Amino acid sequence: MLDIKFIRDNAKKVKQAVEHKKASANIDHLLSLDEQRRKLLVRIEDLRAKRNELNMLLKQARTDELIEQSRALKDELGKFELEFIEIDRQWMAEMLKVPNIPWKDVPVGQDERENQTVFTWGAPRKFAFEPKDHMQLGHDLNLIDTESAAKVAGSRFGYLTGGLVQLQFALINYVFTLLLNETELKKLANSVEKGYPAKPFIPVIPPFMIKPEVYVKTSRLSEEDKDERYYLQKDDLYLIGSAEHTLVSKHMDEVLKASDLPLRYIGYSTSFRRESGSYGKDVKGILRVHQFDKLEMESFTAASDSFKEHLFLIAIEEHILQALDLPYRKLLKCTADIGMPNARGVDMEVWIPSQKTYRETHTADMMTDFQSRRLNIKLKSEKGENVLVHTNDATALAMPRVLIAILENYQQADGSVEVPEVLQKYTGFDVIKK
RNA sequence: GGAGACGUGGCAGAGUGGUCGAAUGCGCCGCACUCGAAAUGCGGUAUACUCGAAAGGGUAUCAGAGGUUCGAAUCCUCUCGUCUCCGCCA
Repeated sequence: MLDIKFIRDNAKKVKQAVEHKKASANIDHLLSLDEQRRKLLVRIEDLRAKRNELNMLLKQARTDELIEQSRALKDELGKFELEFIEIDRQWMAEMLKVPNIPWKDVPVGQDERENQTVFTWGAPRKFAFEPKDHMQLGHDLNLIDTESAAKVAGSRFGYLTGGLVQLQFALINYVFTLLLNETELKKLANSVEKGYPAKPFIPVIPPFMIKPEVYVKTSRLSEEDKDERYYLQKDDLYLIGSAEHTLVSKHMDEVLKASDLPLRYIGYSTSFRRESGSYGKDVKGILRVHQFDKLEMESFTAASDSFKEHLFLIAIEEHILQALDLPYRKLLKCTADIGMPNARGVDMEVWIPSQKTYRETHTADMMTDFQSRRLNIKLKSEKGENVLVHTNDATALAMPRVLIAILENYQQADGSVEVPEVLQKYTGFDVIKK
């Protein structure tokens, strides 16, 4: 959520953001509601002040006249309060539709086709044979079983088995080892800015469920988002769509110490997505599933560091892809594609041989203070003032997709799949074969 | 799932209908004393919104939401959380 004062003072800028992001917020309507809301508030507070004065008098002498006045005041107050509740509800509904302001270098675009490729790493491998797609490999090597999953749970689920499961845990181990290693992180931090803090991440397994009111505060449960979430009615809980959702809210209503920052978490969780609007897309295989495991980075920093932190998280993503020797390209997402709460967003897309194209495996979101404002996460500044922290989140590894990328890119002529070198010490084997 | 106790400021902890945004202690900040420190003394020390050019006002907040009352930290209801015991369970 943006600061209403900022919206009042920068209506033009905010309107432009709404337009560029194709958001649904109506700023003129919001400002009109805001004015009504404040007028009512002043009125209500005046009446309350009067009531408090009367109460002072009543303390000293209980007279029928004073009680009568107080009663009348109460009725009047009640009417205004009712009105206020309604206006305030409308005001907040509109506030929640206002998107974050895009960072200055975010390209203006109509949709994902206008994302800019800013960097490409590695060359797509030339195969001396016809490469199989991940499902063929998964089937031939007994690694992926979507038929049983369909029988048991429906479409867009899969059983992962055998060496693929070991590969997943090797990947997790590899990433945890990297993100806890200050020496390795130092190199990446220095690539952002010499001396930028290389403080290691704290490993976390967060809750996979979240209360609706908290979810709203993360800016990840807008009216549009709701279709995408699984909701457990009996318990009034949502299943998380990413570890980010319960990592960022971990510090809700807290004041962090400057000395604790940057505060970095690497969270491991299963992510749940209904994929409600994606019928017909990627129906084959396990590229797009309802449930997948993911390692997610989440950082809390001072405002002055949030852009550097964003770049740092991106550097980590690239380091991981390079270590896995997967050809990828880096995209600076355009205004229409970065998402409502983002100021800036960068995606990594990995080469998928069977599709002869790059597919998204990573995303890095710079949120500025958009999440922390509603979550009420602050930082005690050097001057002793409480200011909002900035949050950043980014994928470290999203499971089925990176598994797919490895299967397809590392397949051999004999139908086996090599294990990327950095993972071999974690798997204990160097090839997956039948 | 059943039974019970509890939830007050950064922390501890008073407060059972108006004198309470809230005693006291600790912590923290400033000042004094000191060569410096400790100890001591004095003063200060929540957040949000809102009105105002400012000075300075006002309102709200005692887990959260409702209710009773002229008036609620205090009484009632519900929710959430913590703890204890029983049951079930990886």
